[in-house]
Amino acid sequence: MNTSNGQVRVRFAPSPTGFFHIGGARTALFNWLYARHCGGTFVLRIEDTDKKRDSEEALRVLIDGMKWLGLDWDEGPEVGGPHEPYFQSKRSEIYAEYLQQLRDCGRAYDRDGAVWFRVSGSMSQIDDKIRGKVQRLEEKDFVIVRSDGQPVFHFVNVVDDIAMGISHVIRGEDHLSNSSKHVELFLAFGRQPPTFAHIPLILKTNGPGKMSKRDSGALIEDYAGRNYLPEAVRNYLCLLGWSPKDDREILPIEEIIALFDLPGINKNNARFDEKKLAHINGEYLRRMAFDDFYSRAIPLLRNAGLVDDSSDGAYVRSVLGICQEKLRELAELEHFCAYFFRDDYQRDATAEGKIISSGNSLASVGEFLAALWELGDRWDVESLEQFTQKLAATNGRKTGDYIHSIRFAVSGQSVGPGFYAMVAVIGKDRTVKRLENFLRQYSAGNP
RNA sequence: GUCCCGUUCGUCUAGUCGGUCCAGGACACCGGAUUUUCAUUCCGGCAACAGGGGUUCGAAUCCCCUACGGGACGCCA
Repeated sequence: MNTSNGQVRVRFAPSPTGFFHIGGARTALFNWLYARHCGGTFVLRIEDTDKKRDSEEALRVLIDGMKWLGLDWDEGPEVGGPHEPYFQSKRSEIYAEYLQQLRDCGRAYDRDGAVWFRVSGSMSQIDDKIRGKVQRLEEKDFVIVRSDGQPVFHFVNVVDDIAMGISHVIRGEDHLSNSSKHVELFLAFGRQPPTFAHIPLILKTNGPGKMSKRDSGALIEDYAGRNYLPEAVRNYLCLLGWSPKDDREILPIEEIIALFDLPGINKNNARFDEKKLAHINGEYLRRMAFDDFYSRAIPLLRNAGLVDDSSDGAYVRSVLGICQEKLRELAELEHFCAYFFRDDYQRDATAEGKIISSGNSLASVGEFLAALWELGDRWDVESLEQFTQKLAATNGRKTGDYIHSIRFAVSGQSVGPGFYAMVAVIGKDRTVKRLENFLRQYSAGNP
């Protein structure tokens, strides 16, 4: 069934539409994984036969998305290859040649200004690596060249797969019904069809139908824009329709490549779950080496105007050091740590309500502040912890009484990095100033 | 409507030859723990073999039917 030399050659053949859909990305990913697993060749071919909607920018989105996900191609745009060009819009002569072949053997004819393909009338057998044997009868002749001279998808797709020596066609299940057309074409050209593998579709999180570009989370470029980690998105995509068959979910791409195979792919469609993606992103964030986290975080902090060239590098590093383990998305970082860098940070209204209604926040902040002299010059996690526990014991309070009030007084939040680490990093002067501010602002008569 | 594909917790899935599955893991949700909070960490809980017929000593696993879901039926790709 494969090509003569037994080499695995797969392709991703997107149409540049202006966005990189998550379903297409998953198809590209599975092709890439299979090629890498087999030591085969991954071809990127641009199916830009629909002149109305193709453009440079649209191609850019696609290529950037592929690169962002780390899906490198062996042949195609930018890298070239032995079957150039890799744009269907530039392959007209090849299509003309193949069309002539069909005319010569009486399988192509003209009607209404278009060129039609004459079906055989016999049942097509599709031997699918994921679905097994599928039979389908293609009943009606179909157009292969439009009356404006533009060749149609089914035709160019098959011609290019032949011309480029594609051995395995891995694509979405929405193409399964088209496969009978394609098989007819391969046979009409006197070729064995390639091995097919139709992968399940990605459905909307809720409601009927497959993911569409309007659904939240549907576009790869959005994840890049939101600073998701590409490794995390890629890992999640691998899990939609495939699994390593043990209880692992997060695994390095090398391992996925080693384990990936066509028969291991599920048959049924999968619903997209943005929460699980976010969870996996958080896992990746936490497992990252600190230096990697740091270099990803810095541009965001600069953009937000929280740090600049005059910032204290050691301070920035300690802030990021205590924030890394708490984040799910890098996009949260600005809000998560703004109060480390500026004094006019926002106060969370819900947190404020809780603190004020607890009734003891003024007293506990006051006690804390009044006893701080005991610490002397010591301002580290351990000292702060011992100090707070001792203070709680002395005053018959729970340490939580101090922690909640002081966290809010110092950060305006009810959540954040570990409490003692946070206070330690913020520093004594700043902490004292903020606690005094808090007392002034919230003391009786001025709530 | 016709044809094709599918159906395990709310969701993603494990479940190679039918028995060790009164069905395992993860997300989400709920509840605890760390005399220290939280979006981290750790423990625990909830929750599924679509339904009906077969085959078999025995079926989530095989067969049939029904239901439901998805897809394709374009001079879109």
